[in-house]
Amino acid sequence: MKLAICEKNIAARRIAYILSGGQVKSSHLGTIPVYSFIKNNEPWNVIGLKGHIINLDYPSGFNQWTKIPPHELIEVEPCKNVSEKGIASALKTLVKDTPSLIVATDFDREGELIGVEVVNLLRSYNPALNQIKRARYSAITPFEINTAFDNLTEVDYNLANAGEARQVIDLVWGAVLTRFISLTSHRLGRDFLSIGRVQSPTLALLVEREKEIKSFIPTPYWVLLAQMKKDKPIDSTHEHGVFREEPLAQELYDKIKDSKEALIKEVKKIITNEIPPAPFNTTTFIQAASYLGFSAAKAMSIAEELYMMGFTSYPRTDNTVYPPSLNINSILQKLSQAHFSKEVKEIQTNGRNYPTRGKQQTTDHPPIHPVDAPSKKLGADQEKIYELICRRFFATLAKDAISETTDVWFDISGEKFITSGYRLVEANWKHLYPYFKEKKKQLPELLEGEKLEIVKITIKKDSTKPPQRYTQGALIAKMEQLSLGTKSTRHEIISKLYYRKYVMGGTPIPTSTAIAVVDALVNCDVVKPKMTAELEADMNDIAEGKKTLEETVRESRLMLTKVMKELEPEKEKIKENINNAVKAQNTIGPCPKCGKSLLVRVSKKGKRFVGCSGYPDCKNTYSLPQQGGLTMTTKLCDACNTPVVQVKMKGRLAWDLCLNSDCPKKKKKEIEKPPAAPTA
DNA sequence: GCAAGGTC
Repeated sequence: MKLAICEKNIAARRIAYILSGGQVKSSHLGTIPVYSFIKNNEPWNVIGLKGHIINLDYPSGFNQWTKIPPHELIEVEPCKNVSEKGIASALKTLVKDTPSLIVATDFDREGELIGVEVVNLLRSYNPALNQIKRARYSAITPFEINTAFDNLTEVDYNLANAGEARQVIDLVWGAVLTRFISLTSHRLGRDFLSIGRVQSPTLALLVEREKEIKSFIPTPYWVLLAQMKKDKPIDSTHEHGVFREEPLAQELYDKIKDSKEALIKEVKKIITNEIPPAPFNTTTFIQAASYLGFSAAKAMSIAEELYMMGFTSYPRTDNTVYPPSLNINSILQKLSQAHFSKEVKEIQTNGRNYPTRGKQQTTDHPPIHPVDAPSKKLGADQEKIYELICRRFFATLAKDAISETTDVWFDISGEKFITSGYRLVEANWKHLYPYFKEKKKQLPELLEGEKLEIVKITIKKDSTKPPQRYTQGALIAKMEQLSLGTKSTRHEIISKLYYRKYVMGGTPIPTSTAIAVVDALVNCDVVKPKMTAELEADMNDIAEGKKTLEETVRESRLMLTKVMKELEPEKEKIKENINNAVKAQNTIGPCPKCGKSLLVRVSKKGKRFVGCSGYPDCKNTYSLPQQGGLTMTTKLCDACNTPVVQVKMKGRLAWDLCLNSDCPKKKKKEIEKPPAAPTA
């Protein structure tokens, strides 16, 4: 009797199918699917987990935040609880008469830990369990699975220990600092403020960028432009580019302003091969989807749906290199039966010799790719994401695009002006994957020695621009670059920042509370990517046997003890700063009745409303919509001078709302509208 | 009620 455990049910099902040559029976233990078959005269059971089925937490006696000073948690030993009772009891039944276990979880560090957690659990269920082996595979293809199960290796306990060190350190730092900051600022219950090794440095990136934007001072500059004409306008710039001082630009302008003709001195053409993009991993996929208007979380949930339906591959992967075992031709064949027959034919007759490959090559999963043509009608968003994944797949198999860049030098009364043009000679992959801005312009045919009529010469004043905010896609790419989070969690971390009201808006803007929280911990490693970098190094040492789990956790606890000693004297300052920030975030403007400030408050019943900070002297209140996100403004209604807030409902654009329910503007609209139908 | 990591 053999028992194999996989990381998830879908993997278990497909692996059982491959190992049994299609002769697999599926049944249930409770609600948990189990796949059984006979192989070489031996009965096999294969079961899928749900990732970690064991969770690390503090013992229940430490649940009361207000009763236990946070620093006391540092030395408390967390305990392991079974979080998937159903799977645990199914395993208990299966392992009863099984001496032989094969760990077939994903081929990465967390996969090793997920496997070892189960090994330890099953040893407690069946002390006779003595043969434990590991199957390692990078894709669920018949070749890889059969090879992995024919060449079983040992479980890597060091690698699992590396993962466990991360678990303990994350919990201890997270719980201690979350409780510290929440207790210090009296933000408890629903409104607690969280801190974590990944979320806080991510938030700090946003805060840092926001500060750069706010403190940015634009400096003016001038450019000298000349527009010529040949069939269509041609814009060119003086070779000097940006002039920091206006007089120099003006002097040159005065010299040439009356010129009528530009002489083409030189036309340089360069032919370039443009290589198609690499296969999608999670980060590049989210970025591409973000370009199509999907939030990171939305893109991932649709990719998950397509994966569960069997149309695309596993969406959580770091890999950008197709494994050799991936049967690309058979996928193309399947897709040609969908609405991509034209594209497939183009790849088959005019494709590149080898698919493109990215820099990251990992053992976890193949890059994201289509698996099959949809057997049912997809929703509009699913359709868009499915097409994106298919087209990216085609692009990685298509020939280079060929383009021609033209650099032109014009002479205008002895001054050099330059322009450049771009022309696509052969689109190839660009035509199969049309998701990019082609902002470069095409020039008419220009010849050296030719003279062109000048339409106008101008000095354009402009100013330097502040850095841009991170889009969700750009933030995920930055997180990946800094090793913050994983392919599976980066988008969830961003969602968490929204949920905790640390950020608002489609492109995440940090709130004043977020700024105060990051400022409070500015000297603490937990808001820096450095903590993750050092943890990674420690984990590598543990995996290589150079360091132990216990040593690493001990050092980390000592560091946290030191951090807490440094934070203790700062408490009053931190409390004041966060409370001021929270107030600022909830302040709307002056009360029209008494001049004090209006605040967003929550009633005893949990409804939000606007009340005056002068309460109980001033009892002025306004009602608020209970749904949607609120952003405070400093605007006053132009009709009645009442403060205005911005409301953003799901799926709609944000709009300004005057707090005054008797505002003449609202009245006027009602009169203009046809009389409303009577309501019951 | 805390983290981050799996997965649904």
